[in-house]
Amino acid sequence: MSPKVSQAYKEERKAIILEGALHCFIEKGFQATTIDDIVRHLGISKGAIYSYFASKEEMYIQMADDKMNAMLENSTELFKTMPSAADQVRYMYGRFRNQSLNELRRWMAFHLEFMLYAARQPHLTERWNEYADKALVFIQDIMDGGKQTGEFRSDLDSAAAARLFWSIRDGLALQYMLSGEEADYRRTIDDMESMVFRYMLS
Amino acid sequence: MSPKVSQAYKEERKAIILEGALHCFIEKGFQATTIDDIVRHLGISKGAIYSYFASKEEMYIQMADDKMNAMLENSTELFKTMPSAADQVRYMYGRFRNQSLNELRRWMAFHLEFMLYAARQPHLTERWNEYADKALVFIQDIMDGGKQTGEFRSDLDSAAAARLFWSIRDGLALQYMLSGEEADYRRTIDDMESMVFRYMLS
Amino acid sequence: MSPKVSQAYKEERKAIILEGALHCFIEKGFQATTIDDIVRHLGISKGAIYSYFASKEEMYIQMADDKMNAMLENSTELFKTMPSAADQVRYMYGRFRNQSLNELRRWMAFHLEFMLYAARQPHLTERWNEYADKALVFIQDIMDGGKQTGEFRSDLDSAAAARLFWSIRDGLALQYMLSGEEADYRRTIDDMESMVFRYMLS
Amino acid sequence: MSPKVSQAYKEERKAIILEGALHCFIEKGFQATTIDDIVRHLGISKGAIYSYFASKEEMYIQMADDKMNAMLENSTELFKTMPSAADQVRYMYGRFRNQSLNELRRWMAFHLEFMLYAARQPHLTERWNEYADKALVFIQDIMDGGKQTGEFRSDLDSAAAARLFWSIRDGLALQYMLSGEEADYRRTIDDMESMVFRYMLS
DNA sequence: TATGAATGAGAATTCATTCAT
DNA sequence: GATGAATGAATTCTCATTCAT
Repeated sequence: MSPKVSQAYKEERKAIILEGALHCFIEKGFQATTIDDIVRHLGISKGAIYSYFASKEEMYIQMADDKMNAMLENSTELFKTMPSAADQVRYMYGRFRNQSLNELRRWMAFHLEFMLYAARQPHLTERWNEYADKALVFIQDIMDGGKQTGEFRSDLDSAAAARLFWSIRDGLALQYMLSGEEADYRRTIDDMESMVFRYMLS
Repeated sequence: MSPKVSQAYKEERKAIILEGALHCFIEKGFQATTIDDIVRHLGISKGAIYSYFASKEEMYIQMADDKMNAMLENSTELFKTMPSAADQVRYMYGRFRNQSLNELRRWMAFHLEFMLYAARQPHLTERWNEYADKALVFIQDIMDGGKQTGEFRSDLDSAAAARLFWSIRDGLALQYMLSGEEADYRRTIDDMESMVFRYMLS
Repeated sequence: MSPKVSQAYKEERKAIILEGALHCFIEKGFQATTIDDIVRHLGISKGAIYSYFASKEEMYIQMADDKMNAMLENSTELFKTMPSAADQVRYMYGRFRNQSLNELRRWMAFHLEFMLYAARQPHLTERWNEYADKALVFIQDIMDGGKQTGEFRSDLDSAAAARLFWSIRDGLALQYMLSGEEADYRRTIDDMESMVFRYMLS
Repeated sequence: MSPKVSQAYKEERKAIILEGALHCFIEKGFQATTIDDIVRHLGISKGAIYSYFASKEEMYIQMADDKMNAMLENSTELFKTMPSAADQVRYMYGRFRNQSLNELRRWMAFHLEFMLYAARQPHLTERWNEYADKALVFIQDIMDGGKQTGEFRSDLDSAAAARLFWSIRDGLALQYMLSGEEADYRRTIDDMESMVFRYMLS
């Protein structure tokens, strides 16, 4: 009648599986990763995975949820102690710069693949849009903060600026996805950053 | 006297097949589209397809080649009668603006999916990079022209500017890939355009 | 508690599949036998076969390995209690004689077909040559033993004699492959045997 | 009503096609050779082939017929001017020796493949046996000749000797089919020859 | 709960043969 | 007669998911 194992145990188990699956997805891509790959990587059984997740897709969704929430929570927390909106934007660019091109490529591939996959499946499109909105609002809030403190120009359309922020960031990642040198990449980030600042200030 | 058909017939046939395949790829995605889907859609036999194209991949490559060449040829031709580099850049943004969001989404999804696919297959990565290079050089040439005529600032790094141009364009497409309104999309293009111009002039 | 079956079970399963495959190969030939034929014959699923053997080729290789090893092990064991090299050679001819012509034909056809197939595929050619070498060395060792005991002439080239031994044996099988009577076959074996002995003694 | 082209033209055409097909079969094997290979090699159309031969198999059979007849006719003709049976046998060994190992391998593969193919098809088995009988009788006749002239021992079983002759020859070819050096091959032919002579004389 | 062997519906690609021109 | 584009059944191999133990 009562569960044989604690809820905590189950959560832990799920987390471990998700971690292993993420590793594989990033390594080979979602479609190319087989359940056997995950099983081999984790050293557990196929059945174990299926007793926690209904399908490969389910794992994917869970993973994206977790990742997005973690990102938002971390940054929100941090920004409480960072009063300047400009600093916050600079911090974001610092994050981009600190990521190696290799890391970026792997992550971007995973990210894009999910988006594409979502684009074909109505029930996922909605979910994806939630993520996108959260990310947008997150930056928009910074922009609004900057307008209030007078750091950014008062007529800045913060929604548009947020769109622009992510567009530039995603486009950059896309540009360097398959080719390009680490040094060029970093230089382009700098260019982007200064361009964005000029846009927000002037 | 014989089915030794004309070259024109063959070209036409290839074009028809490519068109049908593109339809399916856009509908379901490159990987999700099976040869049977294409065959069914076109009402021809599997063999017919394979007598014109060695593989599904080959079809994509042909499509991308065609599209890229058409883009370059059209623009090159047109730009002969358009002496101002700034006008040329403006023309490019006009093209982006003229594409409906729907069109953009379909094409972008297909395009990205293949990029992802190519990223996992060395022989395709190279091919993909060739396209990227061509597109980059195309813009870079415009930038160089603008520097010579004095339209753009003389210390502009035209290679970097070309990267930036495409990054912004791709990022924008990515942003609007799954959500966003047509009107917002156009407005963001305008923002991007003015931002890029500011970058090239100041 | 679990389907984590014993190693013995797996070995048994492999053996069953191999047996079924051999049956089909002998019936229809290696190339003409489809995986579906084997599946139908065994009443199992395609996947089951592929979880034990990576390919049709792999099955053949396994079969050939098993057969060769069994042959070598049996004989080696037996020959420990058979000091005379001449007796050992006679024993080998006895084995040939004990095989029914029908058995020989089926086995030979299968065997040859794979050789032909291997001849066109470098990675298999090597494998095939290993078998041939093992068989050659096996007889060569007998010949060397016979020279030491003085049973065979001291100037016998044992490598050449081994080649000759198998050539005659294979040629005989080939001759009777499609036609000929059981009685003739046995008589020719006798002829061959006496001819070979004369060669080794004189 | 009357044929548009002469019978002679047709025969010539068939011969050309057969020659081209043989070239391909020897190069790649019967099963591995596609009609397209033959068409490409000959520079004619698929339809042309099918208007002369009903199937790939038909070509194969015709080819084997021709080859066997040519071999027999040539040798029979030659042997009219070669009174010694021993010389005739020596001549045959000379032929084997004059064939390069490479040539032998290709030819043997073709030969064997047909045999194997024939073994699975009753209507071809019969035909194959006819060839084999012809070859057997051809040697048997030499043996009988040698007995009459006193060159070979009078109690020689010429049918058995003919079997033996071909067995040794085929076995040798088989032995060297996939591996072995040219020099070894020739030496083994010599060994075989002397062994066979000893058998016929002693 | 955990296990992993088994399933079987596909997937891409090949090629002998046909037949309209 | 000649041509070669078109056909489509057949083939090998994959992999998400199930379920008996």
